[in-house]
Amino acid sequence: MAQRTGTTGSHRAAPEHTHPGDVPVQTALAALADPVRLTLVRELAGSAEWSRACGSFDVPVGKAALSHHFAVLRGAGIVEQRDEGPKRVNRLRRDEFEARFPGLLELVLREDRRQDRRED
Amino acid sequence: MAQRTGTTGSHRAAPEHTHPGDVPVQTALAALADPVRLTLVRELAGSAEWSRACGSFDVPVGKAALSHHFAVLRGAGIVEQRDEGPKRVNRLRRDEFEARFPGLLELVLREDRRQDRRED
DNA sequence: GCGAGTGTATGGTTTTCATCGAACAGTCGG
DNA sequence: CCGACTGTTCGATGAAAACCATACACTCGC
Repeated sequence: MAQRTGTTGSHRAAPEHTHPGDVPVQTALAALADPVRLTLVRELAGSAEWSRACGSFDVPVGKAALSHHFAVLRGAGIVEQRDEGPKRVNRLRRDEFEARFPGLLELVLREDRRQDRRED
Repeated sequence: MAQRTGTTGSHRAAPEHTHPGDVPVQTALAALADPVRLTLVRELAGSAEWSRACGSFDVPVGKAALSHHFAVLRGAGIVEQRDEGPKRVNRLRRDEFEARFPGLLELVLREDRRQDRRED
């Protein structure tokens, strides 16, 4: 056996993924209806695939909570994770998620630019 | 003063509405990420405008909770309400909401037909 | 193999939210 | 004006979810 899963040989359990096609709308909406996860998704969208490790995001929570949030995003079919050495790198499942929930991802991302204007 | 607000003269405080344009994505997503509210929206989508009073929906909750759910939907700019005699009738803000969150409403409604197949 | 770096799992606290029951406010028909 | 009907408000309860601190598991460079 030369290599198993990851880029380098990893003896760690690969993270369980849920395909977007198996995700109920409600789960997807709930996953995105959280400020921390929304930030993760947006930052992730602005980075190259597999370029961001879990700990590299700027969110105001401890690593335990952070790990939990990534588990939720994984369970909602929004992100894919892969072990790369000691770190776990991420990727937005843009196309697959888009196929399942057309426009949804684009919607929360567009909101990023729009931000919180609206002073009226 | 001849008449004030409603169809018939109503001396009741008109419900406070939030325009979809003033709604953060997060609020919209959270509002739709609930089974009861999702049912309300879907049933509402299948009915003529202003044809459904709050109490006419088939959801397994008491009227206190139901009233709360409608308040949430109102606050998310998803429904509009108007007093008509003793009852409060509803309307989906299809176009306005669509303008603010393109595709979102259609997404949760399409899911209605799709339902829970996916046995595979 | 040690130790630093990274992420997960566990246990317990706090917050948030859906829900109910009961009391209240309006509307309408007698 | 009374009583049926409809919906809101209030206070309390229970469940779910976010969070932290700690302890653990794995990778890698030395």
